[in-house]
Amino acid sequence: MTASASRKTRQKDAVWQALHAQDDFVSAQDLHKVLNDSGCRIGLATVYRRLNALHLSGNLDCIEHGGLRLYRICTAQRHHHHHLVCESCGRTIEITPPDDGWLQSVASAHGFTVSSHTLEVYGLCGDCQATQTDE
Amino acid sequence: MTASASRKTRQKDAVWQALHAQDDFVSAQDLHKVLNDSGCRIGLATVYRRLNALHLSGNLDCIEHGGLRLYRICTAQRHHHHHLVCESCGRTIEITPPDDGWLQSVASAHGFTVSSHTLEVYGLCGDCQATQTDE
DNA sequence: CTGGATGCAAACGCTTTGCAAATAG
DNA sequence: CTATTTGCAAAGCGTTTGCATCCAG
Repeated sequence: MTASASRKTRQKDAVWQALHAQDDFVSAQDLHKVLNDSGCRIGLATVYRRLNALHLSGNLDCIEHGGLRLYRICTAQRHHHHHLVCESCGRTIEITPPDDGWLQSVASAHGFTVSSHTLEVYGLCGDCQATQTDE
Repeated sequence: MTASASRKTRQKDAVWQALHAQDDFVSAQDLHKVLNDSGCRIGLATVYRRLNALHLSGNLDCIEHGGLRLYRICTAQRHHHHHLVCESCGRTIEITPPDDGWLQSVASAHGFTVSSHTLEVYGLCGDCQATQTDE
């Protein structure tokens, strides 16, 4: 077993690059469009495969919203960060809870081990609060 | 405009009843199965329509996980509760964060208003930790 | 009666998968 | 050369929708 090599391909690189160019969560389809727009020929399925792989290997954060999956490079390998999502414009801001401790306590109180957790806060950002006047 | 009446039907009642009988989040399909099992003939589409309506009218909480939508009667108009979800057996336990305050602070620090938030904690429950021995 | 509600099945949108062709090592 | 990766298109999944029928008021 010669350690089934993970081959380095133009597409893998492209996906990784494109992810870095994003500063918000993107869907697979978004990323696929971005890639093709920038002249990189790549199949949608490949984008999905890459995104899944990267998520599994812990390099991508993933949130689900509105029935679709959004990915983002996991900048914080060491610290969970969560998000403040504007329900109107979709803007996302990373937030850090001051206290992860209670979570562990509560979990173990129920005999649970914690492998991951997600916290998504929905609301309106400043701009959209202003725009809320027109319904 | 004679206030387009919302008719009271056997199915509407059934869905509402069934929701009350659940003590965990359920998917539309789950609920549909439960209903048909209990002898109530109802279409899947109707369950979906009812669930959406109830969610819109603010009577149902909704979380998304694994690409599907789970609903639960919104018992806590007054207090958010979150969940401890076992990744193996799917068991769900309600947990209550000791401190919702920081959330509001962080949000307003970014100019956000908070309309809702979800916190889901994934891990393994005691039973499943024991069963983890077989891979 | 009348129009909202239902049931069915087809349509949908996002994601995954089968398989043959392409290509990295 | 060989096996991983890709691309395409078809399949899969949960959900929504069109339309004829049904039934509450």
